[in-house]
Amino acid sequence: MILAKNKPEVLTLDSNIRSLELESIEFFVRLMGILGMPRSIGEIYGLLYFSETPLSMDRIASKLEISIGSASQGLKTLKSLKAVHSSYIAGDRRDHYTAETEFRKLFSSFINDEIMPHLESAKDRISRMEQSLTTEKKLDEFHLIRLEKLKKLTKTGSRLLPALAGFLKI
Amino acid sequence: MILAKNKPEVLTLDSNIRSLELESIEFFVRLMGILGMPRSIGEIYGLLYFSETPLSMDRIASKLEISIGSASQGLKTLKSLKAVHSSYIAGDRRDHYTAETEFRKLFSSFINDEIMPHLESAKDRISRMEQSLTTEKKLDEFHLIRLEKLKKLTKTGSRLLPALAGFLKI
DNA sequence: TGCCAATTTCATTTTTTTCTGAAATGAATG
DNA sequence: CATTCATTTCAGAAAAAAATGAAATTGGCA
Repeated sequence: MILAKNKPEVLTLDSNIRSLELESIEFFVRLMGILGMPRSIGEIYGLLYFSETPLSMDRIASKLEISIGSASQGLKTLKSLKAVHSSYIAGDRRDHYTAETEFRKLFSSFINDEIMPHLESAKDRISRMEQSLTTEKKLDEFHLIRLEKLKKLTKTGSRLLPALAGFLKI
Repeated sequence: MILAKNKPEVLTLDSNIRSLELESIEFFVRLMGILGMPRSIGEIYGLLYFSETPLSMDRIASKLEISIGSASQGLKTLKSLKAVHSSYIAGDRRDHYTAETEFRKLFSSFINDEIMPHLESAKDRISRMEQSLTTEKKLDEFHLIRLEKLKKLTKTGSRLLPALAGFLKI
């Protein structure tokens, strides 16, 4: 399948679809930015989101004019977030990638991978705080109340966030 | 009120309270980190969160060992997020700061200041995408469906996020 | 009004993050 | 099983973000 490799870009370069693609890239660069993800990850996802066919890594890198190193790293992260998956294409030994478009899934794994671990360590930290306070001789109303608020915050977070991801219909 | 200025740190330096303070700083550094805020902002808020008395800017800077420039910038951001407010102290011309501990308020202004503007510009971007697609000659099922998904995503976001902030009981 | 402490601003420096490019590794094919 | 192409890894480069420090500004008070 040598043909597919250097398929001239012009064949797929309808200017309307191209500008859609550019807006999509911009869209997801910003969205990923809010979620603390680097630019390249937003670019890759944005490109794949409006791609009718799965794209190989080198195609992604050359379309976006980023290094294959970046493309590889970005795809790795996106795979771990289940935001893309690779699909087999007969006769081509490269992996080809497709965007996962069910945002609910995306948020779900984002919450599980990026947020929940923080909430877990927050609980440990709160335990240590309680330790400090109970060792304290005088009954310390002020600090106790603040600590309770923190507990409530982390509890609310760790209940609400996963529930939210399940509840979404997008 | 010269007395207050160089009040020896030792008077307030109970080791249990101090370690509580340190854990609090760490806690909020991480939380702010998730929300994309710089370390110094988490430090300032974490310090104020467990402070019984309002603190002046130079006190904050020296306790955290950060520059007054950082302290000023950080407090500016925190004020704009309504995460801290300054309280008047008689006879002292410095501003003194207190942490807002109703997290609902905090999230509310975070959503309004940091997220909603993005959602607004996302809507504009989607309009431009629709423009591109309707200019397109052939009826393009694939791209139409993807575009609908984006619309649904932004709509859900801009409805759900503010509702969420109102609904929280923390 | 003029002074001075408090704060803000912002050019520069430092730190952190991201990207690159090339070498190492892996994996399919002849 | 050697070759070739694809991918990963990672040290160093580049870019971006944050912190500093000093000058400019503000605002209260004598």
